[in-house]
Amino acid sequence: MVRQPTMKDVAALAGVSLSTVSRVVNGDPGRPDLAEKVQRAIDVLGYRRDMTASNLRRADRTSASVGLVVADVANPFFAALLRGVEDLARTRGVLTYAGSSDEDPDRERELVQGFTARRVDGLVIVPSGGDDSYLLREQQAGATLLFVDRPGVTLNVDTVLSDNAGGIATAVRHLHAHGHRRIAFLGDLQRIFTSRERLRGYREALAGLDIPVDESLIRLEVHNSQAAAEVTRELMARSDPPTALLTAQNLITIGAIHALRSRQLHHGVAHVGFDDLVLADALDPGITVVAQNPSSLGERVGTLLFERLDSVTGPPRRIIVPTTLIPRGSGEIGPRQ
Amino acid sequence: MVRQPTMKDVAALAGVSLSTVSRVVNGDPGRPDLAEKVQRAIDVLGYRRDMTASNLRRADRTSASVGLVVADVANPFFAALLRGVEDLARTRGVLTYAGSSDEDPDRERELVQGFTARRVDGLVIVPSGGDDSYLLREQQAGATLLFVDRPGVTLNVDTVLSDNAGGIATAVRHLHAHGHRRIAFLGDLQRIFTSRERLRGYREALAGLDIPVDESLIRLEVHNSQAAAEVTRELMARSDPPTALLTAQNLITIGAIHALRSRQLHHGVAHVGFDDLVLADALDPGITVVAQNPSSLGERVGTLLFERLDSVTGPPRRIIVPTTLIPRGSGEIGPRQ
DNA sequence: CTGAAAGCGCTTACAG
DNA sequence: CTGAAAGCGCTTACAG
Repeated sequence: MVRQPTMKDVAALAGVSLSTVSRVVNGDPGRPDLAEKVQRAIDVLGYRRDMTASNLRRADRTSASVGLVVADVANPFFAALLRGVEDLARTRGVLTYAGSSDEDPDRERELVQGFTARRVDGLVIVPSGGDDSYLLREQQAGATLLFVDRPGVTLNVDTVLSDNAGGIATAVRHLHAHGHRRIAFLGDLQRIFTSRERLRGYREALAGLDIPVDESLIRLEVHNSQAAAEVTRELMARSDPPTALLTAQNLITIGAIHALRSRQLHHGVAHVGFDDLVLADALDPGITVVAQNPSSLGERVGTLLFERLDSVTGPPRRIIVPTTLIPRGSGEIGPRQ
Repeated sequence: MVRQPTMKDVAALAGVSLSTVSRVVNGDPGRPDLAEKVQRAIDVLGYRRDMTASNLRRADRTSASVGLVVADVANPFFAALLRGVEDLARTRGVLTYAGSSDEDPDRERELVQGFTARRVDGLVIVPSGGDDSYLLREQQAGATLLFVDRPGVTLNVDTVLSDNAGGIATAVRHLHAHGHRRIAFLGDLQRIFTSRERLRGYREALAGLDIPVDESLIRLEVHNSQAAAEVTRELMARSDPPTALLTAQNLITIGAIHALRSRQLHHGVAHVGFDDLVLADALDPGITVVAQNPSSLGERVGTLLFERLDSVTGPPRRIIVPTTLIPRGSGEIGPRQ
C-alpha cells in the first residue's frame, strides 16, 4: 500500500505553492503556465483530491453525498426507488449511501446517525413508523431531510407518497363495475402507513358505492406469502365466500395467487393486487394490478432534495404520485360464472 | 440551520481539554469524574463526532465505508447482492455506498473514483468488462478491491462468482435426461463474462454428451425480453424447431415465456431458464430454472472484503458459488407429446 | 495574479 | 493520568 500523493507533493513537484495547486484543482484559471505545470505534476503523480479533507475546510461543508434509508434494498420496490434517487444524484456528481432498516426504528436511527456522522448533504428516509423525534436534531444540525413512501410522525418535511388510498379505491370501483359487492381485503401490518392508507381507500370506496362494509372480509396483519395463502384458503372455504379478492401488497398477492390456483379457483374468483409483479401478464388469467411507480417516486424525491439543497425555501411540500390500474384478466372476472 | 456542536464546545462546557473529550469519545476510561462531566456535556449539547474529521487525522485512515458498483441496483439480482454486502458491513459498523454502471465502463470508472475520493475502505465491483487497468492505481493508493459476479480483466484480486458454466451444464444434462437433443440456447451480450461462461457451459455439456453442436440453435446478443420473444418465435417457426429452450438470463426467460404462450407451445416445448423468477412456480407449467444465490454472493464477497481489511494477506482467492436446478414442470416436458 | 498563514474538527505524539 | 501543541489534507481570507 503506497501513500496516496497529496497536494503538497503536487506543489513540490510543480514548484508552486499549495494555494496555487488548490486553485488549479478547483478550476480557477490563474496563470496558464503555472496551471500547466500543476496539471503535469498531477498527471505524473496520479494525484486525486481527498474529498473528505476538502469538505472539512470548505465554507459550505458540502460532501456531495446523500443517504437513503429504506425498509429493504433487496425489495424490488425500494431498489427501484434507490435507482431513481441515484440517477438524479448522479447528474449532480453526488454519490448515494443506501441502507435497510427492515422496518426496525432502531436500525433506522443507527443508519441515519451513521450517515449524518459522515456529513451527508441530504437524507431520504422511508420512515419505519417509530418515534422519529430524534430526526429533529439531525435537521437542526443541517441535514436536509425528506420522507418517501410514508410521511413522518412528528416531523413535517418534504414528502413523496404513492396514491395508496386512491389506487385501492380505483381497484374497488373496477371490481364493482364488474358486478362484485363481496370484495375481500387482505392487508399488511397496520403499523405501516401505506397499509393503513390502502385500508382507508377500501373503506371509502365501498362507502362511496353505498356498499356496507362486511368486517369479516377484511383480513389485516398479513405480512408474507404463506400467511396470505392461508387467509385466502380460509376465506374461500366459507359458506359465503367473497367473489373478489383485493390483495394490498406484493407478497400477499403472490400468496393469494398460489392459494387460488391450488384450489382451482383462479378462473372463478376475481383478483386485483396492489403493486405490479414480473410475469403477472404471463399467468392465465393475467393478474390485474394497481401498479406503483417506484422509480418515479425516487426521481421526485431526488428533485425535491436537490431543490432544497439549492436553498429553495418555503413550507414543506407533499407530492402524491399516481398509481395505474392494469387490467389483465383476473380483475375482470364476474361474480358467478 | 444551527452550527453542529464540536469537541471544542464540549470541552468548554465540561471544563476539560480537547484531548480529554477525544479520549472519552473514543472509549478510553481515564478519570471517572472527568468522563462523567464530558458525557454530560455531550448529552446537553447533543454532540456527535464528525467521522470525516476523525478519519482525516486517524493513523489507519479508515472511513468505515465501502462502495459497491453493480450494473443496476434496480435489478433484483444486484439488489440482493447489495443487501448481502450491506448485512455484512453492518455487523462492523460500516456503511455502504451503492452505484449503477449500466454496463458502461466510463460510468464504472466515475463511480469508483468518486468512492475512492471519499476514501472508502473497500470497493466491491461488478466489472463492466472494459479496460480495468485504471483500478491498479486505486489499489496502489490503498483501496481494497474485490470483484463479484465477474472477474477483472487485467487485475487479479479476490473474486466471487456464480457457477455459470456448471449451472447451464446441469440444465443441459437435465434436458437430455428427459430425451432432448435439439436444445436451443439464447444468450445475452457476449461481451459480458457471465454470458460467455453460460455459453461455454452449454457447449461443454453437449460435448460431454456426444451431441454435436448445431450452431443454428445458438442465438446470442439477445439483451431484452422483446428480442428474446422474437428469437423464440423465429426458432419455433423453423421446419426443424428445437424441442427444448435454454434461456441464459432473466429477461430472455421472460421473453421466451411470452412467445411460447402466444403460440400455445408452452406445453409442447421444454424450457429451462437461468436465474429464478417470482411467480415462476405459479405458471402452468411451472418454469424450471437454474437459480443463482445473489445474497450469498454478497455475503461471501463481504466476508472476503473484511478479512482483507483485517489485513489477511496471501494470494487472491476465487470463490465459486453453486447454482441450484429447480424442476417445476417446463423442464420436464419430453421431446414429443 | 501568487504565496504564507490560519483553520476546518478531529487524533496523536509529547511533556508534565 | 491530563493538557498544550502539532498535524491529517485540504480551503480560504489576507498580504504582497
